[in-house]
Amino acid sequence: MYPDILANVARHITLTPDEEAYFTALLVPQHVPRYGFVLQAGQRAPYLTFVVQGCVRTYATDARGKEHILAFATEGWWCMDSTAFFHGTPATLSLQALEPTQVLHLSLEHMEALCQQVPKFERFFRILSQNGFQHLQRRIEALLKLTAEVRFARFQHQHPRLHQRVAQKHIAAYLGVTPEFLSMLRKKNS
Amino acid sequence: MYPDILANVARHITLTPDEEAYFTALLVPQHVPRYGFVLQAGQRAPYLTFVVQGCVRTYATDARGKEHILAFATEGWWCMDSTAFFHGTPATLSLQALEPTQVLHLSLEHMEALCQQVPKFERFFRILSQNGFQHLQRRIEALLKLTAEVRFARFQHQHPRLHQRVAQKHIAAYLGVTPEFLSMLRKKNS
DNA sequence: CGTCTATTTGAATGTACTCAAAAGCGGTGG
DNA sequence: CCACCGCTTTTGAGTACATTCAAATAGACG
Repeated sequence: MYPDILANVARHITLTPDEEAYFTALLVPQHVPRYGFVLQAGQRAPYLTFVVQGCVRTYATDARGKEHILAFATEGWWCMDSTAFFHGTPATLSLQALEPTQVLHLSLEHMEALCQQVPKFERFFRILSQNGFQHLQRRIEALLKLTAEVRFARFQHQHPRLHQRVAQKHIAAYLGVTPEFLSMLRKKNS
Repeated sequence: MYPDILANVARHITLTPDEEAYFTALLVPQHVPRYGFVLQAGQRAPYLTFVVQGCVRTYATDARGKEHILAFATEGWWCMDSTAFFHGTPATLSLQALEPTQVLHLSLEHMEALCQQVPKFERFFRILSQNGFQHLQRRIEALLKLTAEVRFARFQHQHPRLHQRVAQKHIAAYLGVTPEFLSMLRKKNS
């Protein structure tokens, strides 16, 4: 559990054993059963969450009750409702496990303490945020300029494993189309 | 020019006069005429750009030549093609001035040197990235779950001034609809 | 094996788009 | 300062893509 997150941190900064111990002591482990919630819209839970094992979807629910997936997070990825995290406001996004999932939570308070105590973490979270920013910028680019058909082809290509793990309706909700329409696209391109 | 960017930095970290001097010495000022380019798709130009005065649109062009705007940046905002910036690859996005615009560029090299020399900047860029991440996450949420009509209403509400400054067709390209359709929405809600 | 949910299929509908043309507006030069 | 030119916005008709709704089929899990 901790080795995974330490390896993730070690990709960008090098910690001493003491710093590693301090860091891991701040983390709150949680096991979430399949279809259980890491966070529900409306809750106030300022956590940044690391996925050790399993898969989490981050989604928004519209006025008519339809769900729209912003991102999937599998092993080694971080997820959050960033507005809820940084401002402590009630979440507008929900985070749900799609498989039995093991996560580690870091609260905003602990994150700030960590950056104070071990300034190297400023760098780590800077890089983490930058990568996240880049990821989201490309996602918006794709949503605006590509057709559903091309977005689906790319998704299959870029996340071949994920495609096996999550239901079609969730992929549709990620691509921004109805499950019926995705089904039709699949039929057409086969 | 420099006071603006220093004020922006001062929102999150406090610099000594020496540090301020070191920082501003790394910046490359550029004046861009109306409809001139800060960056064109295909170019390699790893700059993070601060808008001192004016307005910049960040957009992608699709296979059929249609332009889709990811973001507007006015006074006090930063903009970039994050993938081009962090990896030094050719840009897939273009940044164009919509008014006579004054910008300050910071190269990736200089940004890294800055973080080495003045570690406080790790913190600054962490917060900058976090805010950017949050901004994009909410934008994706809106694109996926709101109708064009609601997105337009929100845009007017959240950016009342921008609405005066940029052409309707650019707002349409930001909302993800055609100018004709936006025109129809405006007529309907008046 | 049975139940419950996900996926596929099809028909009817509607939203947003394309294309074309008119009207409006702003910037520029005479 | 006014008139013209070009670009933007509006308007309308026809169209296409994606949706909704309903039902059948397939698949997963207990």
